Amino acid sequence: MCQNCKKPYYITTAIAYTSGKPHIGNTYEIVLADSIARYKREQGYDVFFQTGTDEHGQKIELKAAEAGVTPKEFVDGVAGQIKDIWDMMNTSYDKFIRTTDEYHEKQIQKIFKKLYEQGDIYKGYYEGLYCTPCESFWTPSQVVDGKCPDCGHPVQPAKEEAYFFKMSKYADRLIAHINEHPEFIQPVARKNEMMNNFLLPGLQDLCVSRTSFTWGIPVDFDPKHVTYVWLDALSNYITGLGYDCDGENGELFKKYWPADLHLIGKDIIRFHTIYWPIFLMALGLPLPKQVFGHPWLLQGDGKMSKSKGNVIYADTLVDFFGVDAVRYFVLHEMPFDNDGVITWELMVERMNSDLANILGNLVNRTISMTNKYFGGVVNHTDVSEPVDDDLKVSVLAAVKKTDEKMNQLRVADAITEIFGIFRRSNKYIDETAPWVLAKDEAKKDRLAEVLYNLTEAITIGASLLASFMPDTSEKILKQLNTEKRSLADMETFGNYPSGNKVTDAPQILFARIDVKDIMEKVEALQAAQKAEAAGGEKAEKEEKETVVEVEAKPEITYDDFEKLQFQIGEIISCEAVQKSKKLLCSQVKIGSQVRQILSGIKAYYTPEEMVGKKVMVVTNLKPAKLAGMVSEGMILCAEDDQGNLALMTPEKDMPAGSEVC
RNA sequence: CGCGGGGUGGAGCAGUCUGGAAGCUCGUCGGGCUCAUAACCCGAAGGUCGUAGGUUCAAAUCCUGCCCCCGCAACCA
Repeated sequence: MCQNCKKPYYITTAIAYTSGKPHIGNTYEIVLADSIARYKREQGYDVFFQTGTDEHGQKIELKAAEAGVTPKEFVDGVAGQIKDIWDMMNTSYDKFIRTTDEYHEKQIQKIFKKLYEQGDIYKGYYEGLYCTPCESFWTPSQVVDGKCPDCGHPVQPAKEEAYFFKMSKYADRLIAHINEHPEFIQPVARKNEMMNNFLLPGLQDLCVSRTSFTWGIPVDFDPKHVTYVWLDALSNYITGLGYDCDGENGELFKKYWPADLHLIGKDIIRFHTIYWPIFLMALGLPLPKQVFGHPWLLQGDGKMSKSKGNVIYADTLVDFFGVDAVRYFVLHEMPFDNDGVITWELMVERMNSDLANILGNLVNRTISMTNKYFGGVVNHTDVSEPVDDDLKVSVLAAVKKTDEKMNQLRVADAITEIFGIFRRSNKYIDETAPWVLAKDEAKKDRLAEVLYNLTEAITIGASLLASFMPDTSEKILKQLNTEKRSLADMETFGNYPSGNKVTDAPQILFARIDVKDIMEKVEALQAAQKAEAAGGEKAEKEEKETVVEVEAKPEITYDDFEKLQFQIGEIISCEAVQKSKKLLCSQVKIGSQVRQILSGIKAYYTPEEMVGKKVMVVTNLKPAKLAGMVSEGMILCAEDDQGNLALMTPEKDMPAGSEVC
C-alpha cells in the first residue's frame, strides 16, 4: 500500500510529569500505547505515535530549588531520564514533545490570548483553601479537619487573581457529543462517572492561570500570570503536530488531527473528556475520536512508596527479566477495566510458566527436532492427519481473535490469544509424538509434515507477537530463518517456505528463574531504597531542626481577627472514626454545651490520650460534615514541617469555655 | 442516604449486558511421554459464585435489603 493511501492513525499517551523518575505504573502506559501503535501499523495504518513530558508547575520549581538547579536544568535531567526509559522499553514513538519546547510555548501563549479575546477566558479571583506542598486548592468539603486530604498538611484560606475558562458555555455541546458518540470514553463505565459527577450537575469554570509561581508559560498580555497546567499540558496533543493558532497549521496536523486515541490513566479521564474537548471546541477544532482511561498497575503489597521501599522501576525489572519479559508482564497483568496487580512472585511465575516453558521451550524443542531428524530442513510434505486440522483451525482462529481483541483495545486478551497458539502447539507435539514417528523410516514424510506445521504455527504466533514483544518476535523468526508474516498472510495456514532451513543452534529465549534468587535481590534492593528514603528525610530534618518556615499570609486587620472565636474545651470522650484513616471524633465540653468535633490526628493521639485534655477550639467555625459525621468546630494543633501534630493546651489549668483572646 | 468499581474452588481472574449443565491461568495430587529450558501432555481433588430474600420451569447472571473491600468526590499531572 502506498504511504498516501494508508489511513492515518494518531495515538498519544499522557505526557509524563517531570517531577521525578517514573515507576513501572507510569511506564505501563507507554508500553501499552506502543503495542497499540505497532499493531495499528501491522493493520496498515499510517501511525503517528506521540508521547512526551509535562514540565511546568510549582512542584517542579520547588524540586529544582531543593536540588539547587534551575527549573529548566531540572526538567532537562528528568525528561532525559524518562526518554531513556521509554527507549529502553523499546517503544516506537514518532515524537517526544516537551512542554518547554519553544514551539509549544509560543502556541500556548497564542491560544491563551485567542481564548481571552473571544471571551472564553475571563479574569477573576480564585478563593479556596490552599495546601502549599501540594500546590493545590481544596474546597471546604474536601478538606479533612483543616488538613489537605492528600498530604495532611494544614490548608490556609487564600485568594489569588486568576484567569478562568468558561466551561459552562460549552457543556451542552459536550453532553450531546458524548451521548452521540458512545465510544468516545472508554471503558464505557467511565462515561457515566463523568456525566453524573461533573457534566449533569453543571460544570464549574476552570482556573487556567496562576500567579503564585513563575515556572510556567507566561500569559503574554499579563505577565504576572503563568498558564496553569491543564491548558498547557493538554494542548501538547495539537502543538506536537504543528497546530498553529493563526491557521498556519503544519502538515502533520492537517494529516493526523483529530486524534484517534488518547491513552491516559483513569485518574485524568475528567481532564481529557471534559476540559480538553471544551478547549478544542473553543478553538473550533474537531474532538479526538476516543479517550481510553486505562486502569492502574498496583504493587502487591500496597501502594508504591519510597519510604516502604517497594517502588518498582522499569530499569530494575529489565535488569532482572529483560525488556520483552517486562513488556509481557505489564501488558498481560493489566485487565481492561480493573486495576492490575503486579508482584515479584507473579512475575517469576509468568517468566517461568508462560515465557520459558510454554513459549521458549516450544521454539527450542521444535528447532531441536528439526535439526535432529532433518538436518534443520523444514519440508511441507502434505502427509496430513485429522489431528492437524484442529491445530490449523485454532491457530487461524487465534489470529482473528487477536485482531478482534486489539480492535477493542483489549491488549491483555490479545496476548492471551497469541499464547493460545503456543499452548496448542505444545499439545500438538504430544498428540503427534514426533519421536515415535522418527523411529519408523516409513513415517518420515509424516514427521516432516508435523514439524512443518509446528514451524508454521510458531511463525504465525511469533509474527503476532511483534507488536507486544518485538525483540522476541524477531529472535524467533530469525531462528526459524524467516520473515515476519503480515496480518493478511496469516489468513491461511502453510505459507512457511518448504525446504527452508532453521538455525542449527537454537538460543534459549527465556531462562527459568528461581524465585528465591529474585526475592533475595529484591530484599536487598528494598532495604537500599528504604535507607535512601530515610537518609533523605533525616537530612531534611536536620537541616530544618530548629525552626519551621511557613509561607507568610497576607496581613489582616484586627477586625478580621475579631471574627474568630477561640475557647478552651475539655475532651470528655473520644473515639476513632471507623470510616476514616485520619479522624478522631471527640465530644468537647465548652462552657455548658458539648460539641462533637472531628480532628485528623489519629496518627498522633489515641482516643484514650485525648480524654481529659483541655484544648484550644475554634468555636464559631461553620459546622462541616467529615466522613459522614458533623464536626462543630476545630481543635487547634501546632504542626512541624514533617506534619507532626501537638495539641494546643493552656499553660495553666483553665475552665472549659474560657475564651482565648 | 454523594458517585463509581468490586466480593466466583488455595492464589489471580473470565463469565453477569443478551438467565439454561461453573470456566481459564497458577498451585496441589495422580498418570503419560522423553523431542525440549527437570520442560511438555492427560486426568483428579477442591467452589452453598459475599449474604438474606424475591422473580422464573430455570439465577453467578434479573430485582430488593444487608455486610465487607477499593477508588473518586470538581481547579490533584
